[in-house]
Amino acid sequence: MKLSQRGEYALRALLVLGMNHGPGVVRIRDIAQQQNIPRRFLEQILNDLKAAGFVVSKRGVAGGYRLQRGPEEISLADIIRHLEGPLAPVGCVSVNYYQRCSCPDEGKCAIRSVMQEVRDAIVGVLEGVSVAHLCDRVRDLQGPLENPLDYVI
Amino acid sequence: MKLSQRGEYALRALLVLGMNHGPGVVRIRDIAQQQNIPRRFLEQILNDLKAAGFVVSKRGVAGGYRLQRGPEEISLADIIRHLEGPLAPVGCVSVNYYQRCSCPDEGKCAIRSVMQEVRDAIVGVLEGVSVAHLCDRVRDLQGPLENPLDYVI
DNA sequence: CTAAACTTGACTAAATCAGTCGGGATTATA
DNA sequence: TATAATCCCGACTGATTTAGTCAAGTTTAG
Repeated sequence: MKLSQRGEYALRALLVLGMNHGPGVVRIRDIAQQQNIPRRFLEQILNDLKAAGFVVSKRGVAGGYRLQRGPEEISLADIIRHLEGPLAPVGCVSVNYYQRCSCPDEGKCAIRSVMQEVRDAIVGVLEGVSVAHLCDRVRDLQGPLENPLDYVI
Repeated sequence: MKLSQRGEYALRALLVLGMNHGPGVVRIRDIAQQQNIPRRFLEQILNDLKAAGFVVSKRGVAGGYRLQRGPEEISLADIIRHLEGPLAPVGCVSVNYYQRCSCPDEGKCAIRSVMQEVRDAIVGVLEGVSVAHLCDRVRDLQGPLENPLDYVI
């Protein structure tokens, strides 16, 4: 699994939305500014996340984005799978994006058996972390000293 | 970490060389045929592996390739790092290919802390498997029934 | 001498990546 | 109801990577 710039931006945006989860919405512009993401690019990314059902939007003047489900319900594995495709290093060990490879017998492929382990290791971490967990980590890492910036409208 | 076609071919080629490790050399053509890899492409790959010190070559009529070091001494992590670059999903958690990212404080970045764990999980598997281990797996998986094809000259 | 092998470097077509851009649709609010 | 802020949509671009191909050269066993 390799995280593209686009994927990293998406995670950062979802983190902001997680931190501000509530009835209100957050503007693209605010996310972009706070996270230092090109605004037009972020538009595109959020649009994609919306189509995938991770977020919902509100149009018009006081518009913006909000998480569709609760932050505990969204795992990083889900997000990254949607953004980047397979978590597995090779298609032939991917559960969600399986693709046969050219070796004669997958069951007897030694390389595949190692890649299987790599996949399981990656998925093990990523399935276990939700956006809510990510928010917890932010609070843990930043400590109680920070003044919480308010992006909510 | 994502394994490209090129990377997979390289691993397969090194596996063949591991299985046939000894004083002799193996021809490109034989590796290509056995593993179903385009010959010209494999030439390029082996050349790269040679420049990186994984294999040595012998030119001329009875020429071919051989592992430079013993198969126990070559970890998949080493190989893949050379072929694909960083094992880590993002540059800012890579030990060997570190690259600063755009977030204000890496020490307080929650996403980074998760990616750190992913990296450690990947590296944990890949550092622990050598070409020799891979050969063991081949023997375990294929069982004692297979007749060992002889690619050695 | 010669044919079989590796060597080197250039070349290509297709895909992906990281954005940018223009203009359209919606809506709170004055 | 006008307007400005906001999201929406699709096209476009330039750079890079990927997966090879190809031609011509060098080396060496027999």
